[in-house]
Amino acid sequence: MVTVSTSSEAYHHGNLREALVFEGLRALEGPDGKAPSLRELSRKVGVSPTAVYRHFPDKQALDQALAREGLKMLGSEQAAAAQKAGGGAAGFAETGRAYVRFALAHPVLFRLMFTQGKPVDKDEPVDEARALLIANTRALASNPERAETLALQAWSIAHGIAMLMLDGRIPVDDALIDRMLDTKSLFPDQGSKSEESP
Amino acid sequence: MVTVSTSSEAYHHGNLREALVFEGLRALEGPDGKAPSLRELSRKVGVSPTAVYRHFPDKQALDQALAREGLKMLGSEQAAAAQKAGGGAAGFAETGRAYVRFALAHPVLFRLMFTQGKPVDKDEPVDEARALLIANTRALASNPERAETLALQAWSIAHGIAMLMLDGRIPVDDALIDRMLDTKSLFPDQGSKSEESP
DNA sequence: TGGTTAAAGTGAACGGTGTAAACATAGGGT
DNA sequence: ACCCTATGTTTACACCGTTCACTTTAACCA
Repeated sequence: MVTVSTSSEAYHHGNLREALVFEGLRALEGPDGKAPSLRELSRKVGVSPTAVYRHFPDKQALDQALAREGLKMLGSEQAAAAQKAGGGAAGFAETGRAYVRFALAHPVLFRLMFTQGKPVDKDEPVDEARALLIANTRALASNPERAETLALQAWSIAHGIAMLMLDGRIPVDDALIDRMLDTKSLFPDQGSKSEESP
Repeated sequence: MVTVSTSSEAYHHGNLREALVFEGLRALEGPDGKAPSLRELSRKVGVSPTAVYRHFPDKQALDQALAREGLKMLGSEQAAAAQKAGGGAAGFAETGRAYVRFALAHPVLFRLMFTQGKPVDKDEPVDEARALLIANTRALASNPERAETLALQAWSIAHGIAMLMLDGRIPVDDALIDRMLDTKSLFPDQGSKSEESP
């Protein structure tokens, strides 16, 4: 949820950058099924195409900014879901469901997030989604090394499901998601450690 | 492996369609890191851009043809890998490794295969990769319903690993792939049925 | 306060893209 | 021998990302 004062002339001078990101995210949610072009975006914001280059070196940089925003959204949605589920193994499972749900709810954004040629950034303040994943697996796994593998496996499953559903290879079905993400069946050797934090 | 007679003037009249697909696959393997444009392709084949439209309704259709070819390649590589491993659970595991290996070896093609808005085709003769997957899980799972879930889980994990590695989110590391795809740890309740076919 | 300076926005232009429309040219079957 | 159809070409259009040279505007300091 990015809030910015689109009030009126607020950004004829001032915050073009934020306005572009804001309008970009808005467009990403639209029904077009495709990411907006730089020119399209500049039009919607009421500025010439080249003005964009005062704030981003190129289109890819703009896309990266949008991707970063998407990552924040994903992270907070996952955190919220985990918390509502009460943490522990149940929270972990909910985290995965939230991941897939996010992808299905914001298909274009999600694709953009993972489609840039390079990772959003090399040395970025580890995003919330990743932090959550690591914390969860550390808490659930029997040993630290296994936790690492477990984290990547969990991430891969959720990511795979999301992608395959977005691509129409797997039917979009909530019950199916639950079945596939069932941690009990997927990682039965886990969960014997600190189910809840008292 | 698509073989076509690029010999000489073979396709000035004749097989433009195949020539386009051939050159398309070739370009997909190139170092550009991006899919070729329609015009670029037509240039390489020595034909005007609009000639393409005699064989494909639009660019997306050309891409779909390339994707279909990629799927065939993937299928046969997986089959070969499974056979070399001797079938059974070992073969199944090898199938997953082959999937990820294929993605890493042909990143642009692989992305293209799974990036089209819609599935390659609705009622297509189920591709070999999928057939293999179904057969394997049927053989390994304790019951048919579980087999279905198992198949989709296995697919999702492999696909997720592949995508996350292509996107630079997960380090590209053979040992890591093996650890993540370890069926024993992933699906420990399976494998008690017909380990090998005598 | 006034003038300079640097940041921010503009317009025109370039080469690239996918695609449509009208036209050209074989080659093969009647 | 003719015409039809499949396959190509040319020209043109709208859009894209990006560059360059230019103008405007706001801020800061003497």
